Amino acid sequence: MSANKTGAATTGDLERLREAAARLFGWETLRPAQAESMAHVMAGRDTLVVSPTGSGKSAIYQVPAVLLNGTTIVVSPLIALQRDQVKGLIERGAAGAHVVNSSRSARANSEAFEALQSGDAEFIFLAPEQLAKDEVIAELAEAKPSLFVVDEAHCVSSWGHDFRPDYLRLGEVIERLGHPAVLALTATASPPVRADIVERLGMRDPVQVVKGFDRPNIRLEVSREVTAREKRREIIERIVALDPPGLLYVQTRAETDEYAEALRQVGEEAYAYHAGLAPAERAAVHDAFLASDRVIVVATSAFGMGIDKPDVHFVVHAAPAESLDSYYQQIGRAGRDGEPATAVLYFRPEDLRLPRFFSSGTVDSELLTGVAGAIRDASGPIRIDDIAEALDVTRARVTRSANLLQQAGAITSGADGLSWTDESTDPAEAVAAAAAEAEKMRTIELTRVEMMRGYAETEDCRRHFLLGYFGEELPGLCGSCDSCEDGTATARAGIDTGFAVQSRVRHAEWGPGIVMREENDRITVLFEEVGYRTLSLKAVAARNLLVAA
DNA sequence: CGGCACCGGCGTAAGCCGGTGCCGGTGCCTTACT
Repeated sequence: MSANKTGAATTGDLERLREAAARLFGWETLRPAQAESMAHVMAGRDTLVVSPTGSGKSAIYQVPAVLLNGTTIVVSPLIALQRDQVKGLIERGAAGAHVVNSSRSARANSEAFEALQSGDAEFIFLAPEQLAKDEVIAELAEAKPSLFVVDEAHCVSSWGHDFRPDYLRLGEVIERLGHPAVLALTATASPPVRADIVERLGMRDPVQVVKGFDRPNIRLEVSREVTAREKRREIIERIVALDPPGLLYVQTRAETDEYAEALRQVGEEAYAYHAGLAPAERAAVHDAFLASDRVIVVATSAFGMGIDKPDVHFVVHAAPAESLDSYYQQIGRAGRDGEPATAVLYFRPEDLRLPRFFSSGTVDSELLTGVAGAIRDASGPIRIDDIAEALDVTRARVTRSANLLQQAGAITSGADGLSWTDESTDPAEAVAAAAAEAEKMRTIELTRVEMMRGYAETEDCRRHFLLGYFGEELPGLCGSCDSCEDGTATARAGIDTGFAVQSRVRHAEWGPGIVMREENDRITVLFEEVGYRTLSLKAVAARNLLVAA
């Protein structure tokens, strides 16, 4: 897939980009996806780029940033990533890269803003939480930024809805900054995640550049397990056989210790990693991972973002992730050097309960009511911070409730704060509508867990399944997954369900959707309102459930 | 929201298997910024 519309970039732009890339950063050649994306950015288009880590995504904003007048704002989810980016820019001789975050002194942060105002800041890196502050917005707005970059943009969708709700407010930040060109970058995003990013960031007429999804050197495999004990034994044996360096992803912090200890028992160099470790310990594991060619890191989902090690031989999962988006992101850390690598998922259906649990965040109706009341009763627009103080709850929790109320249309958001949209709307109705939005989100999240199950249980070509999930058609079978090797994968050419993959359909009950996958006797459709559903073709035919739309 | 947490027997012992438990509940369970 490539641009859905051609940008207004000229050959002149491309020449300037190539020349600047060589002169400023020493990059003599640009990959087609890089050049295409940069050209869209230069032309002022809102652009979403989905491209694997290690494919030079940073360059896509760095080169245009230098050519365009005005500061480039880069939103990055981790302070460590912000640091790395700035370090990289400085090493390549680029001037004017600054970070603003809580790990720096007030003085260091205000110096960054001074540089911004004097025109000496080409880049400013910050987390979305910084952009929740009016004074930060004011500083940035005054500098008239030319480009707004959201790095690791899948975080908008994966974290914005609950964990880090300020991600969902970036769209409004962009408007308050006068809507500079928006560039969203991520390594992995299925079509609904892409749509979520575009919608939440308020991207206008965005062009999507989606390239290089398939990682054919990664062999895909699933091992179905019955008992937890047997699974554990097999994983240890398999990891030894797969030959480190590699990664083992587990579900809980306790398991990182258990598996790391078990691996050390058999003589391997293994480290546990999770977000509960002291920062110094986390850094030590990062360093060991990058430095050693025999290392195994046993980690929760905390490990991986921004860590680029080329020669990882395997990524083993002791249990399924909460979505194929996460799973693909995690296994994508193997084989970046292009050499053969292996991704094995050890699967017990019971292990889906934790992902389900994590995907089914509860709605706090009491808090929703409190937030709705505070906004309704305020004499004018009210700020999130003031609501948090009045209700004595954290800002993040208020932001989460506000996001839901806004999604339900009950409140609107402006530069001065939040306001009640319509005098006549009853707060109780608004709360119910917001809770319904949360419930819909939860339903869709759970169908994403079901797609993870579908991947684990399919006897068809696994790569075909994965790429289909990401909206890519793989012609034929991959030949490098367990299904293909076992001969259970069916020949793709023989399948004709009457509903083409990626075509739009409408279901009698579930509304509009897109066909994601065809099998012999069933199809999987991604419905806008209810998420992923697998339908038996027999039932579809018998009850005329589905029509092409 | 959902399922687990254990224990005795075998027999060289250790770790593993398989079956019982029945109780009463409650806690646990990922991700990061400020």
